[in-house]
Amino acid sequence: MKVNIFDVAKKSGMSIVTVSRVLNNAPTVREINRQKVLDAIKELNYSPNSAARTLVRGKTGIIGLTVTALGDSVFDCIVKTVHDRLKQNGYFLAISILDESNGDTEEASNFLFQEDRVDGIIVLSPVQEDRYVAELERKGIPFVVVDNQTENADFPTINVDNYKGGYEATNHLLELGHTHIAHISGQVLFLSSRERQKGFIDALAEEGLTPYLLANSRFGVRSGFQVMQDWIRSGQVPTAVFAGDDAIALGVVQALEANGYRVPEDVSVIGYDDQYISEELNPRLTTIRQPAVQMGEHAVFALLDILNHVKPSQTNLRLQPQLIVRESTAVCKGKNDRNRRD
Amino acid sequence: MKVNIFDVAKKSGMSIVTVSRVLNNAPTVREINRQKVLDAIKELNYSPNSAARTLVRGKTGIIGLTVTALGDSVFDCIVKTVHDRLKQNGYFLAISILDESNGDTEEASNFLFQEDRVDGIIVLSPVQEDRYVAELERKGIPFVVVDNQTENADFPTINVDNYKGGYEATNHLLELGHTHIAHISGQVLFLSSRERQKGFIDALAEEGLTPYLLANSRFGVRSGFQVMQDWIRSGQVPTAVFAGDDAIALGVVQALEANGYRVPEDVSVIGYDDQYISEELNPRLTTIRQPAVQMGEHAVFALLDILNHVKPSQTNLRLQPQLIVRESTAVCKGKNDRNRRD
DNA sequence: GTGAAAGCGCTAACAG
DNA sequence: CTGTTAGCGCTTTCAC
Repeated sequence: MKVNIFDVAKKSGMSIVTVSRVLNNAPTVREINRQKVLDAIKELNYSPNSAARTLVRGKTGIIGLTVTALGDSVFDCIVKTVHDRLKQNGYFLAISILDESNGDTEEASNFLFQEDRVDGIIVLSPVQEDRYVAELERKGIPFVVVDNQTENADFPTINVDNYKGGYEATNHLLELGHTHIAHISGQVLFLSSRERQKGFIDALAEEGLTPYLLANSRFGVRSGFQVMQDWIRSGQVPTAVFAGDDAIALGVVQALEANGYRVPEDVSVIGYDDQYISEELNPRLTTIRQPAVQMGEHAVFALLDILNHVKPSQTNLRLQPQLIVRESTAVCKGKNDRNRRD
Repeated sequence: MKVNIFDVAKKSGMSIVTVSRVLNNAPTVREINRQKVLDAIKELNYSPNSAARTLVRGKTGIIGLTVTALGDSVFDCIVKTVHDRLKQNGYFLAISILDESNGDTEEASNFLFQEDRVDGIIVLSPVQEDRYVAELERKGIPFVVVDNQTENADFPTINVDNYKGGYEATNHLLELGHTHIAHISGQVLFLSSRERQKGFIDALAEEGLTPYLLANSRFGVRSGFQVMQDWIRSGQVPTAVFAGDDAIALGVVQALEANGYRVPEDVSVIGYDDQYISEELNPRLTTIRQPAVQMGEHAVFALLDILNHVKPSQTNLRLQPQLIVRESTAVCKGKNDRNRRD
């Protein structure tokens, strides 16, 4: 691609300024000349150099989105939403993987951070949040963090009320008459895990109950399986389990079934996230759905607002999760004497 | 970020040229001066403007990767591999979602395509392949297509031998003594679906068998469930099923179990792709694994070779899939009389 | 070793 | 309506 605006100007007989005007849809170009330019552009197969444009305009038209994990339904949906909304607003989306591994080296390996390649960045659920926020602030790059780890963050964030999610999940179980309710949390390193757990405990407390069992584990099918397996072996089987995410829930279901328990007849299980697969599982998983579309939309709007200076660059949004009742939870039939460990 | 190379020059007492040299690690800078510049850079919190660099250097240092679907283990792994390999070679990765929806409008909405924002592009499993290839070629952007749809493509491609995969899957079933083998394919629109099916039929033919049942369906749990359900209702139950992908396989397993059949005791099921979840399912799914890491690596190497002109820009690589035997397939116990439909 | 000068391709004033 | 004149911030000859 060596053909530049000058070539087009020559070919069309116009000046480069006129070509530039046509390129930018300026209304002040005579239709005949406009056509001449357009023809030349097509003939020459010309397309403007974006680096030059960016340089002179001072903005890239690109919004960056950093991601840590792929293959997750929630993130997946957020990414797609962000992509669409950005497009509607004339921005392009560049996704980049945040490499959490090289915590030692101080230079962020991410190209979005490294230079001024974007007009703004949406940081999706980073683990080393502080580090990125600090870097972004130092470089003066406008950003929004989605699913952040810091309570009372002093930078713009979009979050889900995980406390509420944990509370609602537990409440659902409570309403079904369960009293022997266990919880398996994801890594407590994550604020979201701690909040869900807190919601769980508080919901129980409001009914004068305490957790039947409580395990601080990690996200994943294996973890759920392992914990449930251990509980069963130790003779402690709750009538209901609130799993920190759908993967844990799946593991719990499998451990239960492997030991002759039926879900939800014998034990109810509720997950968290509403992954695609959760609806396809057998039994279809009751779960707490994250408002992924909303998260994506608000992230985009918040960032664009910052870029356009229409709002204070300090928004901390907290969205509400939603209980999705499917087949893995049912009315409690078993031991209903409160908190007795039998 | 208004501080530029000029500010650094002034602050450090050097010329902008020297600053530039330091920036580019030129060896011809006196150590003392180098330090002065470095200090000024740090104090001013300066970082070079990438647009300006790109403009003058004629290259961006960015490789684009277009993706159509997220949330797929195979793609996920490819993306991660590409990211890492690129990084090792001094390139940054920008991922972008290919919007297949706007087939009517002729302008590709993808920012990677639209302007010269990347040095090269890796196109991952596009549906409207021809369209993108044409555009890329017209714009003169170096590219590689991974998992392409065209047979005998005249552009660089990295593929998996889907015929072989279908053949191996079927062969595995054959070796277990199955003769009543069914296949549920994904959309025949995809070359991969057709090739897997062809491998299936040929493997059968070599044993003098024909498909017990054959359904051209679509990828997804529901499809698999539906097809299997229909077969069961019509009284035609194969002893083994080769599913077009793991999702279909999961649906098949569910339909089977819902109707009192056990997997693999009564019916063997083999999937395709080896999604993360497949290993966590119950029964753990026997499947054909795509060599995702290899695909990613070869894609990067092929593209870098093109960029460095070390190889002809025409490579059509065909990688081999791998049979992963787990729990969902077993020796055939049932009807072993060849092809009799009972 | 270092700096002055000349662009990279484009857009934004300003004239005409 | 159109063209001339300046840069945007950086790298790259080419002198010194």
